[in-house]
Amino acid sequence: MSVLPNIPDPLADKDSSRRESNAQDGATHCMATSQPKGPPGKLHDLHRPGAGEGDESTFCHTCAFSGVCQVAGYGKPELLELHCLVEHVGPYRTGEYVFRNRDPFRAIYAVRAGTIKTVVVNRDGNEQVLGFFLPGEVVGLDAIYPEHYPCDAIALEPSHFCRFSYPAMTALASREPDVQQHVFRMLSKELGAASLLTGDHSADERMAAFLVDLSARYQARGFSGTHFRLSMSRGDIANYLRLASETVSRVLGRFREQGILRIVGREVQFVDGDRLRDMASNVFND
Amino acid sequence: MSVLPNIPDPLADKDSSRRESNAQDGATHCMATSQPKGPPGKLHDLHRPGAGEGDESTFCHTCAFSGVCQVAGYGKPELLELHCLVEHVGPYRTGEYVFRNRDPFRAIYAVRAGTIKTVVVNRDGNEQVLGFFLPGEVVGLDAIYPEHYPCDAIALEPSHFCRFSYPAMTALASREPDVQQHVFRMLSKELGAASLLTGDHSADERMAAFLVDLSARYQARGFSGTHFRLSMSRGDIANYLRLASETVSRVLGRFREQGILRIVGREVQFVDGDRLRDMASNVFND
DNA sequence: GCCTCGCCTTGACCGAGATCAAACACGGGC
DNA sequence: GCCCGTGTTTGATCTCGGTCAAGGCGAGGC
Repeated sequence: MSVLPNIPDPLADKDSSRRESNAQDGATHCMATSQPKGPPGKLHDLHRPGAGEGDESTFCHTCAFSGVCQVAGYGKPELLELHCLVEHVGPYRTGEYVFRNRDPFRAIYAVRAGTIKTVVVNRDGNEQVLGFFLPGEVVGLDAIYPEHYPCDAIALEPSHFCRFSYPAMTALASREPDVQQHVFRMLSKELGAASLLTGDHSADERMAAFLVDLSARYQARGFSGTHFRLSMSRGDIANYLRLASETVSRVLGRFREQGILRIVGREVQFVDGDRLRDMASNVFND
Repeated sequence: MSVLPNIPDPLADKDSSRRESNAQDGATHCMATSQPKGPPGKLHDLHRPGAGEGDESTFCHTCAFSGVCQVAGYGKPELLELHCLVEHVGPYRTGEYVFRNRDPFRAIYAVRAGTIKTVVVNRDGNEQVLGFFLPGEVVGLDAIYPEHYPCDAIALEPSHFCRFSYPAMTALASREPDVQQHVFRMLSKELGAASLLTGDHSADERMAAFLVDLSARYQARGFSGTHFRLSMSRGDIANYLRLASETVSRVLGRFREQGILRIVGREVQFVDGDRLRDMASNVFND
């Protein structure tokens, strides 16, 4: 039972997570054969707390891919084509692979609900967490160049995605300069975001930066930025930040006793957000 | 005097480096006013050892941007437009800024000759080296999203560049799907390359990975991959690898006494390349 | 030639965080 | 209820690489 009330719970959707479904074919909009289908199944049954129980377009407004969908889709003949471009997939169960290292690259994924982590496993079997992806964020852009996914993507909670066919997307981008521009910008943004891991910073700075980053990303997508649930284990956080999980525990414990945040299990509430941002500032602005 | 003979010396071009020239306007092909100009000044006077004294097209073949230039330029009416897209600039003198943090983003740079480093300076004035860029490599892609350069770019030796107007490039990409595709791939490749700094690795592994990476990049551009000159100081290497410069010295010293490489000053020769690659392997494949 | 200024190297010491170890908490299955 | 397994916390010790300090080396200026 949660001791921190009113936390938007990104897990949610307990029902659909128990459904017997083949995640890969969850809610396909457009088959390879192009045969006509009914309208795409709405995801109204998917609980998306924090963003309200908004409809499709409300959700899409918070998605990093919205530039593509909205430019391409709104009141234009490309609307039909968009249905071929976007395919709703899920739910994927906790621990399930969305794609695997070396899988041929065909599509980019936008998280509709849930969270995933991307990891690589080196030859001695140690896994390395590369990143976490929250609702509205885009995964798979680093697969364009090698033409296969360079990492595994694993759901940390029951998750849904929009899958964008890459060939269809580039074709669309060729005809719609705004779409092309949007993809350039998404790629470039991702380049700039790689800095959390680089830089030698203390465990405190890294942890603070991690929390501040998560907070900002939740907020940007319409969730609470001061009160959220960590969907990843301490071990995953530690691995991502290149710390030992013991160190993560100790730092979080210290933050708690210094009155910087409240944390019970995986539920986090910022108490002194300014203090956190201050600690994190050296990690971001360099 | 070099004790390691026959090293391609990327510095070279002592003459042009002493010229009194305004680097920013070195060899502009196409003025904003579109007034007709003579043919672009050839760079035959620029010493480019390792790639031979090749002509323009030989050089361009080794450039990461070649997909853009060649697709756009060969035997097509876009040839003229390409002259507006590409502008040769330089020489920049050692220590000179190619662009600065927060400068408005207008163009992407490809290194024609020389080397640059990109750095950010955090609020306490400590600089952080983000990367080194060798001939044929492209700088500035991370500026697309923020619309300003997110870092300083500083020449480590006398350097020349091809400057690509970003608006012209996107316009061209809209009309030439192959160009668009090429830019997507360049951006994606850069995303995948960010991994050298991430990951917690020993000083030995980082150093080995750094050398192997440099070697591969020189080789890919037609230079020797086993015998080259470091164009950056130990301090820059250390900063880039998030080590102390003393540690870099010690590790290099150890590599030397273990017979893994010969190193005198900034000149490096691989002796046991397999050993180096072995040490580095954990850094790359994860 | 000599001096100077960076850069590089080498040594001695120290500390943040990893590692090892042992409980503890919590949730699911029965 | 109980058991079991995973994830988390806390304590004790070790170690790699940072920091401080002192020289060494080499290129350029005069």
